[in-house]
Amino acid sequence: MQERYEPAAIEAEAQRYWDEHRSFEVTEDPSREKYYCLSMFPYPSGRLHMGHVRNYTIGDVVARFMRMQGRNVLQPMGWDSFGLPAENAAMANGVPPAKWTLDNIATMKSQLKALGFAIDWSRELATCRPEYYRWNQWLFLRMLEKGIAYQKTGIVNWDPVDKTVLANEQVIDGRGWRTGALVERREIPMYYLKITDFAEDLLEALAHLPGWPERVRAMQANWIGKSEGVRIGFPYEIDGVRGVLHAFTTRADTVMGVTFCAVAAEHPLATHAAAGNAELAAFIEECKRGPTIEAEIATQEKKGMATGLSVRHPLTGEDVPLWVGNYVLMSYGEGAVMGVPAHDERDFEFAKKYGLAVKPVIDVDGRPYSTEAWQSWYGEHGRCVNSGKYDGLDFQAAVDAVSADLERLKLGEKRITWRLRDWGISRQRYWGCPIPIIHCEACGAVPVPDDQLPVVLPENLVPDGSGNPLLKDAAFLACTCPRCGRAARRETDTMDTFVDSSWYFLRYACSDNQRSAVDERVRYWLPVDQYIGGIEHAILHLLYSRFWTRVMGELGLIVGFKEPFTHLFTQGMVLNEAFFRKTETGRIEYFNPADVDVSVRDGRRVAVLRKDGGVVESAGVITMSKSKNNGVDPQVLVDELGADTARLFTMFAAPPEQTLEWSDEGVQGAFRFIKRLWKAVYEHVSAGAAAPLDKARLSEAQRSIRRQAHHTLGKVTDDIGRRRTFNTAIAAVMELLNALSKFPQQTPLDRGVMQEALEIAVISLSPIVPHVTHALWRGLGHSTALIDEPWPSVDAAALEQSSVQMVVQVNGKLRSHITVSAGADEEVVRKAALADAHVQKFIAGGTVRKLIVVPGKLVNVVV
RNA sequence: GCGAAUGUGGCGGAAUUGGUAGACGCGCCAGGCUUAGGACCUGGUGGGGCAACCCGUGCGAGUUCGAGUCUCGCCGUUCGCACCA
Repeated sequence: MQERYEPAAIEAEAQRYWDEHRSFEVTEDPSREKYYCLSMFPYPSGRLHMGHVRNYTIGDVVARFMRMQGRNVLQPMGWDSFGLPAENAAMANGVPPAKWTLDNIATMKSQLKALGFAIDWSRELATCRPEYYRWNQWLFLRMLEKGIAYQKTGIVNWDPVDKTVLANEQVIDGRGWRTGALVERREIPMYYLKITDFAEDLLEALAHLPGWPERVRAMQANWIGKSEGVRIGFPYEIDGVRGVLHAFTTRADTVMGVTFCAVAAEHPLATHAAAGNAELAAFIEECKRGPTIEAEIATQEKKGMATGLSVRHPLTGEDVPLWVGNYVLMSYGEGAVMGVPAHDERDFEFAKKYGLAVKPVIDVDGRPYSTEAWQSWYGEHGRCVNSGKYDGLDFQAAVDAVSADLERLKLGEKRITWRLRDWGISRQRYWGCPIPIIHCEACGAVPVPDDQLPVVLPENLVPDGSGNPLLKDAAFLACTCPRCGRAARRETDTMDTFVDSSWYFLRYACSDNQRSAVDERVRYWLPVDQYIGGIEHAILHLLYSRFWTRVMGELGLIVGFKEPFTHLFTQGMVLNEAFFRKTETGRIEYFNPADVDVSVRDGRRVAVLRKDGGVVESAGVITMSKSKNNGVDPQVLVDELGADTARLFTMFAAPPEQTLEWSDEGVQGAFRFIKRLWKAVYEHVSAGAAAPLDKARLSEAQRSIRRQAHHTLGKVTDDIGRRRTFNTAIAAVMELLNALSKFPQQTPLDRGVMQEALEIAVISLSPIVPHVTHALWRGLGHSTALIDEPWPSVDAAALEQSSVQMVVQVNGKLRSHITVSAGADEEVVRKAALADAHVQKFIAGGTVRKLIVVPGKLVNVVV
């Protein structure tokens, strides 16, 4: 074993060993228990970023740990390689998205390999390859047959200058990002998937996912948004036409407090009213130019306009004025709300602004209601007042009575409404999976027959920002109708990239199968035992994957499971300080932290750009991103200090589900620790082979070290295996190493204890820093490869202690410590505590009223 | 706006089931060593106080023998909001 720790050589050697022995290629083996450990596949954006390093290191630690626990571990990797950034890069560089994407994959794959992840590369897939996306198309056609996929119109952001559909992120302050033109809402035909048919099951099953974080389950439940309420009909007669305006409410008990109704700008009644009302038509146009993003709709100023029409209250028969409101969503409920200003904060605000009546009809514990200003309790449940026959009823009784009356009048009924909407998958983009449809003038939209799949996306086009380039590709467009054989036009919309990522985890089980989407190997590997990815995917990707898995079950393609991911781990974001300067034009320019020196002058932190010596301002510690130029290139770190240091720091600096702050000093600390471990092993083995450990002859000091070593092993096993708190596992090994550095090496028995303790330290850290531990294991005299070693078990005998220290409190405050024998009964502990001189001092002058003993831990004397 | 998290020394964080607040690391201070290294080693380091002790986990209340942990109210930060992935 050499004296110096040289990460480059050590890591190359370990990786060569794993490659030569194909250590991580796995096959189905029914005699062994499988473990499918999956990290969310990356979008090939160019180079790896720290978020990837963190994500894949977490997965790798779990995979290696489970492998040492004896499981048949599958850890695959692939590329989520369709999407908008490739089109943007194509426009910027004049390179086709395909070339840009494949180049990025090559770069990032070599970076992943340099980090030493235990990946089975033989199963690699990329969603932009026809071998993958042909099965998207095939599955889409099956859903079309089943009625799960269907066509209807949907609203998109339309840039009138570029004549193109924009993604939400391409709309900045209501304008197109390239043209600056005011974006319009436009309704176009699209394909949807009926995820709402699965809403009940998707919601109910959340209760049976104990391996998922509570917060993700809560977010999904709220997203699905089941509300039980009443659909209320407000009859009207407008221009001689009779009809009923339906509004959904969860507060039917407040129906007697209705003072207006409001509909969305797209509602048919709004359109009708606008026909003879130019001012209203202009307002509706304004609403339609407004934001499409729910967060912006909810935060914008609430605006409305009276239609001049009114509807009739179903129970009182009174006229209720009808308004158009910019806060009413067409996509939720009926696109209309009944306005009860007295008991709904948004309605209150709206009524105050437009001088509508506020009519309190709920009494909450007799508290006085004032229409002056909104109080948070106005929205609480209570008893009906000022409500005629419903007076005195509580919430549930009132809802029951109102809905029964409405039902009798055929003007309403109890109803369940979901917030979840069907999933629109059509995208007017080039770089995605073509939707396999052919448009025939005679036959309409005709599915592409299975034997014509895949519909291959041409890979040589370069988008220019104005519309989908497929629309100009004659070779792609031209086709014949499968039904009538006449010339027809190919669909140019592609699929949402969330389709690609909704089932890739199934495909890893059989990515080499060119004849079917999935096969029997899925039964062995699925469901995924541990899924790891960013918290930002908590809702959409994870919900779509749960939906897709159910659909594939209904199609009879997979059996035995409905939930794709048994355990879910959501890792936090990686943050770093960002530095900027305002240019003379007021533009903000960001500088990479690697080019900035921070020092302390006169007690104040000063950041200076190295290039020009000028001061830059700090924007604080924020998420690493391209736009803030505060990313750290993992490759630089790997080249300078090695993959193990990169892995150790990202696992040590924060608990994995929380945000991680980058720190160059912290990285040095991680590197220093690996060097200390190396040195400890080097010094130990330099003195020759250690004698076998004779456990019967250990001194108290030796027993104590051995106890700590086994205690550490137990803690690491629990921290990695159950708690997934890798930071505390590492801290425990650091403590062990600190103790070992103070442990004298005088007798052969000392060296035996040391050998065992160092082996525990090396094995414990091996899932986290696999390269250096691979070398150290050899250094400690083993001819085996550490990756093939079983995870050791704790020697219970080593943990035994003859006496324990207990804390003594007086009135809850720490006053003293006592040492008692390990199994001492309560009476002995009481006496020892009361006899303690320090305790005596604090109980003098009072009487002991109570004495609480927590065995093995603490005594509290209450005076 | 709605939903979900989160808040502890100079900094990242620990305290797993209501039981010693600050493990471990960074930084800083003091000393040592020197083959001057990306050094390394030893000791110290929440605040106040000479001390005995006192104070201390975003703010304000509460439950309890005992609260960083539980309950209620407020404030700040972060993530998501359906076409970024």
